[in-house]
Amino acid sequence: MTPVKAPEDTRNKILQTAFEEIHKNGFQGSSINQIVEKAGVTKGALFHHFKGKNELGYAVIDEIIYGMGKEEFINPLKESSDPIQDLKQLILKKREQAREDPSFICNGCPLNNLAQEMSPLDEGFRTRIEKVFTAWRACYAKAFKNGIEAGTVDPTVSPETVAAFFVSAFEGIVGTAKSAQNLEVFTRSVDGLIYYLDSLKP
Amino acid sequence: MTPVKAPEDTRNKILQTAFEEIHKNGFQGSSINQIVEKAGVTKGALFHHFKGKNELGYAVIDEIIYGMGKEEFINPLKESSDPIQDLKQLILKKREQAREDPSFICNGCPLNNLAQEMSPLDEGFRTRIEKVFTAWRACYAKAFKNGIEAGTVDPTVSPETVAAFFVSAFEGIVGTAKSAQNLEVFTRSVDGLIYYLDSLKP
DNA sequence: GACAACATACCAACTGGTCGGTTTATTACT
DNA sequence: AGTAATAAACCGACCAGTTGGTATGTTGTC
Repeated sequence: MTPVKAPEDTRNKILQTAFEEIHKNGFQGSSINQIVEKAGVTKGALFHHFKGKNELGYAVIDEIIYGMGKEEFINPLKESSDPIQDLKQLILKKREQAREDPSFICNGCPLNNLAQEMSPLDEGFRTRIEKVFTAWRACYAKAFKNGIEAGTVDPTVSPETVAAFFVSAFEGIVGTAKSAQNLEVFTRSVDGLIYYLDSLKP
Repeated sequence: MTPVKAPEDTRNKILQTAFEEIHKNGFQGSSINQIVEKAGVTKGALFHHFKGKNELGYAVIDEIIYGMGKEEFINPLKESSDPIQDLKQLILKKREQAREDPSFICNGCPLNNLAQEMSPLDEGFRTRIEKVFTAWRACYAKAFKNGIEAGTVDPTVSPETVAAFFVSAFEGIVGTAKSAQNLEVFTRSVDGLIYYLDSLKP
């Protein structure tokens, strides 16, 4: 009983395909023609749902990447009062996922990819991306603050500084896997990150 | 007394302009047409000196970025036996440079930019870039090994792990400045990196 | 029938790259 | 030293293909 015209469905198909293409080739390296072909839709459909290539990119951030980041990296630390333990668990899980399917991580972090490519070139991208990063850091800073109060974190550390450093370092580590196109140095760097987290204990 | 035809000069002008354009717009985002225009040469000259766009990119890595990285990040740590002190000095100097001229750092690390964009797409880029990263990590690992022997570094740390983590974290931090297009979080993250370095003392 | 949801043909602008030709520098020979 | 031959350096028009984007038409749904 699926109707021939399913606008929401078409839109989602375009969005998802655009996300995958952008994750693989970057935004500038992805072409509208290829996206519509892979999505199995026509250019008319795409430009009916999105004003242009930039707007499509914006929608990919707002409607896919934002939720992804929240679900995988922010929510797990929400209301944490032992961020050292919870972050260790999180990144070890990520490393395990990377082992099972290296292809995803070897294309880099979708958010940071776009950040590095587009932030200096387009303000629309920059603000949308920075919104995610800011929420990310704020969540971790809160967790470390809670940790200090709960006695799970060395009280002399600055929650904001640790949060900023952790996010930067984590994105750098993921970038390492992409750069090398294998998990060797990535795995090593994760070890270093865990060592760092442990150094924050009281 | 400058000869009309100065091949070495022309080549360098193209190379330097290509470096700047790539640093600003990425490799795929830079166009041959714009490069020749900005360099004040013709397309014939460019394709006389370089086989194609990729070869030009390779030359930018081999002849500009490689030396840059060596001079600014590898040589200062060569034969260091107190890497904690020397690395702190190095990154504080970099932060000072960034304050004086934010525009350069806000375009990201030229090496890592190319790594993130091109490593998954082209093996020629990947190997050339990875060569620099490998040399970089090896130098720092050696310095930490020396530091352990000299008693300036906690002997329980793994030199290779620390080196890998430091390089990843540093590139992540530089990426933060590019992503945010300002130095606020960058500065914070550098604080975190320094705190981390101090935690490696005996 | 009205309007959203598509489809298709098409466009100017630009992409990396080529090619025939000209200019300059270097070499070889007298 | 003078000059002819050769090679390197450079020029700019041109190419086929692709880019993001549009205009117009058709189809389906309420």
